[in-house]
Amino acid sequence: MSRSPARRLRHMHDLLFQAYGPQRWWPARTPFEVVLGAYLTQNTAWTAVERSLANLRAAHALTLEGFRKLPLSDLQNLIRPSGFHTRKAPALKAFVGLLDAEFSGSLKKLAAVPTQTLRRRLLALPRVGPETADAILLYALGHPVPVADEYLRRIVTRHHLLKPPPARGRAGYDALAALTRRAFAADPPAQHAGLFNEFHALTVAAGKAHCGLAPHCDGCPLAADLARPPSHP
DNA sequence: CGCCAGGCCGTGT
DNA sequence: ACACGGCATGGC
Repeated sequence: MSRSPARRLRHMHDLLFQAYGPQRWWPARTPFEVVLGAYLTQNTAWTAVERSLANLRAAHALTLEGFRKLPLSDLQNLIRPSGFHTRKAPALKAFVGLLDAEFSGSLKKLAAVPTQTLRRRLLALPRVGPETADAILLYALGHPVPVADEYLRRIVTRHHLLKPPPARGRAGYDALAALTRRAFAADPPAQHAGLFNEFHALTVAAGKAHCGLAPHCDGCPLAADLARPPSHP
């Protein structure tokens, strides 16, 4: 009996952890800053997001109070470095609009909503797709949900962990998330949030390390034993 | 200069 | 259900 794709993915977490160490994501000081980053980093390099966040910091708009005072046109200009500003600025205003209208402006109250209900509420917001929703759920609101991204999709595809390989789009995303849940299902539930947190951070770290994330990629932490068939003597 | 980045959405098959 | 193009900007 060969190791299951879930078990192999669980082992990849250990390999990446050994290679890159604890990541302690998300790189932000407050939950609201996580939300801002989650929107701004959509199809955008993180270095560009940092410039936008620096602009917002200078404008005292990294807090909810400061952010609310910021006119939409000013917000657009401040986040210009991270691109798509005509879409992202109204989307961020819509998030805070929901927060104010239904949760008295409190992220703690928002976080108290049951996970699946909360996820649907987030997905109903403009420019919030599955990855943004899950990033906010996990890193800003502390809910134990896995976050799938392009790097994980590459890993799973190149190591043939799913058949058929996950495509871009909702179905592919859900397949990746389900596989990740299976990978950590045997771990104590109390540790799931921390493990999902670290695992996603590690896949991004590996991707940024300019590693192909493929079994035959030289120097990749995942190259070692995962290149061979999963069965052992 | 061309390609791509920690997606999402509208439109067309 | 899936493919495809647009969205904006900056780094390499």
